[in-house]
Amino acid sequence: MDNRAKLLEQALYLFAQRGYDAIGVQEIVEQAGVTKPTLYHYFGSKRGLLEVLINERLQPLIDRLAQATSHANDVPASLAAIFQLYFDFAQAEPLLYRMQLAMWFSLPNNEAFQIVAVSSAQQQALLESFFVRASSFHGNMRGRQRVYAATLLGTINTYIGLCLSGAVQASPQIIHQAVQQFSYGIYS
Amino acid sequence: MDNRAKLLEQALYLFAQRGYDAIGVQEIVEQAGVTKPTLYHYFGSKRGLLEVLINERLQPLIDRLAQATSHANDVPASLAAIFQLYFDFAQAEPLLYRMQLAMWFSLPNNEAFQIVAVSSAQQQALLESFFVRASSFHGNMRGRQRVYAATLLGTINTYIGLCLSGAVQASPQIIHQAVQQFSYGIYS
DNA sequence: CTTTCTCTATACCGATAAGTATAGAGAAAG
DNA sequence: CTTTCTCTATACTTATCGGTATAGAGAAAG
Repeated sequence: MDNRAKLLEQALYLFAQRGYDAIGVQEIVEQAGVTKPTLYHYFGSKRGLLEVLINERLQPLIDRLAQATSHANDVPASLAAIFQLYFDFAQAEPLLYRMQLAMWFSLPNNEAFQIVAVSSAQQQALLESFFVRASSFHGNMRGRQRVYAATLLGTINTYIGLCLSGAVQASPQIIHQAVQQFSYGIYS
Repeated sequence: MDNRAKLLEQALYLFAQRGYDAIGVQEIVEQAGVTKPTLYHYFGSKRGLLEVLINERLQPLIDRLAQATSHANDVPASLAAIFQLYFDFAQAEPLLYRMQLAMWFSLPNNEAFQIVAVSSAQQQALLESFFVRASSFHGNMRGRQRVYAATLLGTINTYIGLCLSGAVQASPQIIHQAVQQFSYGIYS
């Protein structure tokens, strides 16, 4: 593994454990076994390091979400696919998902928030466009895309948080329950 | 307003805006128009300041929650009361609620997390005891207190986040929808 | 008038923050 | 053999971090 990859790996581990603000550049390079100029050579700044981390590693989630939200002829099936996709990703990349979640809940004037806000906005936009499409099949959904997208992500994150904390095991039953719980707020 | 109150007010504003780690003691005392020894006289440390902020201002929420969860003969009514209580509190103290929420989603090794974890654990415990009581009326709930408490808080925070961001107005309809959505996952 | 106690300011502490100037090592290209 | 380019280390910068030693101001108590 080259130094660039080592830096990304250690940064993710440390950010996910103690938070972006609480981690110094010095600590990252020490854990990675390199020195500061190496980090600044590859990433330019601490912020640049986080940007690369987010953009590179979160891209697969965005891509799969774009695919799952591209059609809305069968809304329940698409919803199930979306939940499944998030669960899979969170299980494959627990550190990344925890970190991104923590940053998303940090405050708007926080540097880390602004960086994850980009990819969060992409997810939000994809979900909203899905609900816009869905409303051509379910007229009563019209105009509620934003609220639906937000509560969908909220429900997903509630259940993923439950799984990441070990309170429950991710299982088809849990995913089904999450889908059902979200759906209840929709078809009404 | 005395210096102690000024410090608490400014600390809350700054913490809620940019996060605990990102705010230095210097900035707090400057905004409050005092100097560092004053802060250290009243609170002993930056951590102590946050502890007072959390313990003093979040106590009303805990108290009302303790009352609302004390009996479970009418589960739907209690749930509605709990949602209402959280919405009221978040509307009365939006900065405090945002800050506490951000800290709760920060990571376990973070100092701010450890401080809010105390009151979060109290809320969790009260909700769990409520569901234990409720399971004497609804047998199929037995053993699921932890998951119920977590998803209840998750649902509440999803909707409160929606209101705090201005995406929707807090209204009896929204609260009713939140209660219904959560309830769906329960009586099954 | 003196003592005592609470509160606050000036000026400082060592540690660490992010970031950089300079130089050298090593491989690739001519 | 020399030049060039990529990468990395030593050593440094300035600014800020949380926290404090000391002293003084002002009110209360005797």
